[in-house]
Amino acid sequence: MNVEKQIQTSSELGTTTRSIIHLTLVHHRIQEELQAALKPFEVSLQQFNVLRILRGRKGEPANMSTINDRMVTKMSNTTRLVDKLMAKGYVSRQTCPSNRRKVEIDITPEGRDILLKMDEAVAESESRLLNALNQEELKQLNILLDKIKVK
Amino acid sequence: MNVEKQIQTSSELGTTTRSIIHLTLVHHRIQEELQAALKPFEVSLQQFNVLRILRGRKGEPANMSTINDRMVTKMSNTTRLVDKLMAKGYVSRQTCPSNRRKVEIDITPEGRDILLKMDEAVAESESRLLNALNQEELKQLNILLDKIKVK
DNA sequence: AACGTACATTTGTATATACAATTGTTGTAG
DNA sequence: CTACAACAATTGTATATACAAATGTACGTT
Repeated sequence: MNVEKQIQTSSELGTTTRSIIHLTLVHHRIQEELQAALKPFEVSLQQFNVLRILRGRKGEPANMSTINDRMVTKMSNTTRLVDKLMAKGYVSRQTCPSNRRKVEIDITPEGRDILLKMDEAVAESESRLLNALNQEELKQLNILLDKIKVK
Repeated sequence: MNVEKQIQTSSELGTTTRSIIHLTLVHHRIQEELQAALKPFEVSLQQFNVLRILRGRKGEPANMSTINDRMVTKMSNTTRLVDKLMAKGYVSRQTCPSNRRKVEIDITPEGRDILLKMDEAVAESESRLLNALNQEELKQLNILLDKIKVK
């Protein structure tokens, strides 16, 4: 991927289109970088996100829909992500006793351990990607992104 | 996808991480919207991008690498995208006479026609997505995105 | 001319994701 | 209490993408 060439092409396009192309390029670059950071741990970025969501619940187990609401993937895939994390022993899973349609998913101690190590790698990549932006600019970026309708 | 819930989760994360999550959410939303806009034409967003790149060359045919440089996908997939556009009659393709390793890909009149119609649909979606941002803010967004290392 | 290397693209294959249909469970109206 | 709609999760399948290896072509060296 080469941003200069892309920009060159898009110079004859409108500001709106350019912004969207730009956003796509940046997003792709970030994905690439974070996937690479997680490669040694043999988990995908989405699997990492599931673990992070589970940890954020501080002990309270989550069901599939809850996890899914906080992710950019479909339910069916969330099931499969959890499957893979199960196979690695990073999450536990049991059908909810009060409502047998639901499942209770939680992060295991092994999951927590490995997640701490992933955090380091990911944080390193993130700050490297965004180190050209100071706190004020990050805040500004978030404000602008907030204005884009996400629902 | 629900941005409020995501933000809630990420409130205990650092600004950097939040920005990245935010960017991911926005990107996903945009992809979703644009794919939907293109659905009636039965082309993917990536196929649309190929057509747009070819048109931007104003008659001069492109080879695979040239197209690929301006996209966020791998060479092997670019080949397949062009295959699909060929099957629909939207692009032509012949091996380059001066260098038979290369191919010359160009947009056909049918490709141009349909692309004009796609433009409308896409432009409508794009402006709807970004209509909360004025020209100044769009410029600002581009400046901030530019600061993120993409190489 | 023959050889090895670099180039441009393609093919094979594994993984990831989206979409539709299905399974099993719960709640509720009659 | 039975039938039926709504819910939660899963499975089947098609498509999309990434990665590695293979194909065919051009070029430089000897």
